[in-house]
Amino acid sequence: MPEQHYPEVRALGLFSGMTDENFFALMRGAYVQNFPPQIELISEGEPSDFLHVVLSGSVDLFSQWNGRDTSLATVRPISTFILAATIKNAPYLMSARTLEKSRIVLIPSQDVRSTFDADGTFARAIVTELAQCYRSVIKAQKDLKLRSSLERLANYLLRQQKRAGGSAAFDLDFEKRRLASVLGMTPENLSRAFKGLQPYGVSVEGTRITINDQPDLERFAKPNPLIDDSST
Amino acid sequence: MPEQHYPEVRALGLFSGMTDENFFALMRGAYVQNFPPQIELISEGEPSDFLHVVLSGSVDLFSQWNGRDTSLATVRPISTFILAATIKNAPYLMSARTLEKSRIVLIPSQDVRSTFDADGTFARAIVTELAQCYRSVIKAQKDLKLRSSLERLANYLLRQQKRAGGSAAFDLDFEKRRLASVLGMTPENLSRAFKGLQPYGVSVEGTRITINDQPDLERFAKPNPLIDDSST
DNA sequence: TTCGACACTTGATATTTGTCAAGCGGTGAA
DNA sequence: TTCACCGCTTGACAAATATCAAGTGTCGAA
Repeated sequence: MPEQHYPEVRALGLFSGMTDENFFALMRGAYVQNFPPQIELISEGEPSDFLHVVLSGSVDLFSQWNGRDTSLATVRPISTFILAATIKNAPYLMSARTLEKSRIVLIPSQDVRSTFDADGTFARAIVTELAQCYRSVIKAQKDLKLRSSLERLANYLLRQQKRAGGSAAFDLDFEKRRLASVLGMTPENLSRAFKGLQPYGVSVEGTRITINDQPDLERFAKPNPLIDDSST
Repeated sequence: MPEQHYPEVRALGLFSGMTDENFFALMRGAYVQNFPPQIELISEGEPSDFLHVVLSGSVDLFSQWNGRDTSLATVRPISTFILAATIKNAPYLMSARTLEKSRIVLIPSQDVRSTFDADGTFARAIVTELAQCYRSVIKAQKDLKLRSSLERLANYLLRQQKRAGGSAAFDLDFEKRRLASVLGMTPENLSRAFKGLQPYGVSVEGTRITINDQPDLERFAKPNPLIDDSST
């Protein structure tokens, strides 16, 4: 892997604490690759040969069963995915595909596991990362089980607004069909859900969303830090 | 904590690899407590003061929002819960209540975190445990997003049957209202779902389930190791 | 033994969500 | 420029799921 990428990978919480020696050893076996959009990087069920780090672009994690499919998460720079499978040396539970042109680091899982055994600092960093991931999924689970689709959309918009800087108008960061899948509904229903939020001051123009009456939307959405805060 | 409980706690994957010294240090600050049924042990949003270990009985992890509530998991001996919150020193995302009379070890979270910083073996054990938990939630997420309630029930029965030893008849291990909540449906719909599985050879008598035609049920349920296997 | 609480069931009905088919509008290639 | 494609929307309809209101049966306490 070209050394020019070392700093950005090294800056990740996962790698920042470990010794230079172990970091370089990990990077020696790694390589960087550019992928065009819509490439399936991994398929669920396959053995987990590499830990992946997204340097640029974005990656969709999804899963299929019995002819249906659903998006479970989107990975944006700079972060890793399929860490749990790598650690457990177990098959991937999700498939991954690039959404756009993406640059991705591939670190052999075996190297990650041996470094993890040898470097306590690295092991602890992995714990922190995994705990974060775990809590994110729990939140998603609560979102799905406790809220209707309209409520999920409303809260998603509030989260996205905050992520985009907090101003009333902002852009969705991926296409609506995928948003629908992430939120656990059909594209048709997402369309209707947007209309259902009009009475609360939400207007939509293509991918541009405007929240005209934030307090009103929040009264409806009832956002909750134990579901909607990404940090805690 | 009385030393009589040391061996069963020590036998947990989480604690089995660490040094005696660190283990005893952890146990010194811990204590064992007996709880009657239906006691709320922790409430979501509270700071995570203790890592919990269930020695006997069972514990329901649930969450509430806007007047609704849902069961997310059941913890059975011998295992821990709210590990992620303990590690991250973050508020609980779920509440916990005893389902029956239960004996539970409480280990101060601060002790867990400092031992985790000091003992690489312990840190690695935590990683393994967390990765396991993470993958379980991902599977639950896929179950919920990819399957109808009837399919979820069918697969649940097949999993439960396997857990109970594989014979055609077995008992549900908790009451139906809670099963409904775990499966993400109402008790009324669970009743109807059981009827809906009759054509596939499922009969119900109280908590006793009989699967008369397993291949037929499996043809309907399409169980998938990437959703239904607890081990991988 | 009787009574009441409670979990479970059942039926009728309402709401939510999905499906199918059609149309609209933008984009990119010929 | 034209046209085919594709994502999005809309409407009509169907299916899944929830809600409400009885009813049934069991179990434990008085």
